[in-house]
Amino acid sequence: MRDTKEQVTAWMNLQQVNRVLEGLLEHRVRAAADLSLPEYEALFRLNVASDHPLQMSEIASQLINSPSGMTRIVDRLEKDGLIARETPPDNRRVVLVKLTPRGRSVLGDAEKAFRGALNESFAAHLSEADLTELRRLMRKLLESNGAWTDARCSPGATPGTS
Amino acid sequence: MRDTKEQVTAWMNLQQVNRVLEGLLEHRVRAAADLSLPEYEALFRLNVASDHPLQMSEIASQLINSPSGMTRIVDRLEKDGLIARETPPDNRRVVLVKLTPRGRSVLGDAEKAFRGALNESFAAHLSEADLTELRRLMRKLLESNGAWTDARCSPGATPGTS
DNA sequence: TTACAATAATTGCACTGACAACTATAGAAG
DNA sequence: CTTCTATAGTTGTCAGTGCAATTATTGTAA
Repeated sequence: MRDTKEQVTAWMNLQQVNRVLEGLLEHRVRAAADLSLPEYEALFRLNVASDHPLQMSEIASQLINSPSGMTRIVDRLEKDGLIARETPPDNRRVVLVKLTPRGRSVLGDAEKAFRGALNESFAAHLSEADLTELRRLMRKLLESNGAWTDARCSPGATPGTS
Repeated sequence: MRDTKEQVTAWMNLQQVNRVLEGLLEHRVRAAADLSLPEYEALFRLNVASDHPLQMSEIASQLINSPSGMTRIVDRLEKDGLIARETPPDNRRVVLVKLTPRGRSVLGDAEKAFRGALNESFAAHLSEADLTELRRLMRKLLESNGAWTDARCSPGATPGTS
């Protein structure tokens, strides 16, 4: 086994970066649109999918989220009128989720805040090369742990993306 | 604002790496020593501190954990007999926490599992240069977001470190 | 057709994590 | 000495997360 100490500090640093950034991003998104980060991400995913609504399980898998967690997030978003559930007649087991107009609008605000915060935390301090390098390393780690899925992050057309 | 898309995918990848590795590590530590990752990390911190016991708040700050969460983790560890609480007479506000012999032994098992899993996930697929680069990037991100603290990860002498 | 397996989502339970309110102790000001 | 403030930890509450068990629906096989 290779020397472990460097790996441990690398892991701790990665974990810490994740937490700190999560905190920053959540704070900004909450302030701008009163959404938690998972809620924002769920809406984001629905928007990326553009027209066609998504099944619960599809959203969950894109967020690496358990189906149970998805249910509860969608509950809350539905209660707030940002998304709508609907079960298709041809397969009454599934639940299709789609953005409401209000959801789309709220997502627009959230997205501006999110991207602004991400830009301040990331790009403002990492060079272009750093960013590329970061993505390469993350991809390598995902691939070697059998978790690589191409991360789609732009829809057909996102209203607030500008 | 710089182009945002690359940043978003970098962020998503980082988040995913964090989750995937957390899952792997937790699973292994749970199997080897029936500890959750936060529980393991708390024990680990106590061990790093060697002799002198730590205050609740000290452990919490090292784990970027809220004091309330710390209380509950320590509750559980105490119930299982892995740590002991003790309040010093000279300042009866604080609670000092220290490993019990049993805690030290369980930590030994957990640490072997943890380091093994980390090695498989990390070093087995990243070159030495990659690892260095990873740490550099993480450190840069932490510094630029005002969260850099040198991550101590070895005690005076760790029993199970071999 | 009836019984059995597979799929999709939900619910219950336990743990973590953060924030606010609360208790107890200690230190400082009057 | 008393009062006020600061510190350390605990408790309550709520959101997120995962696992196991459950419900509803669909598909398959006897």
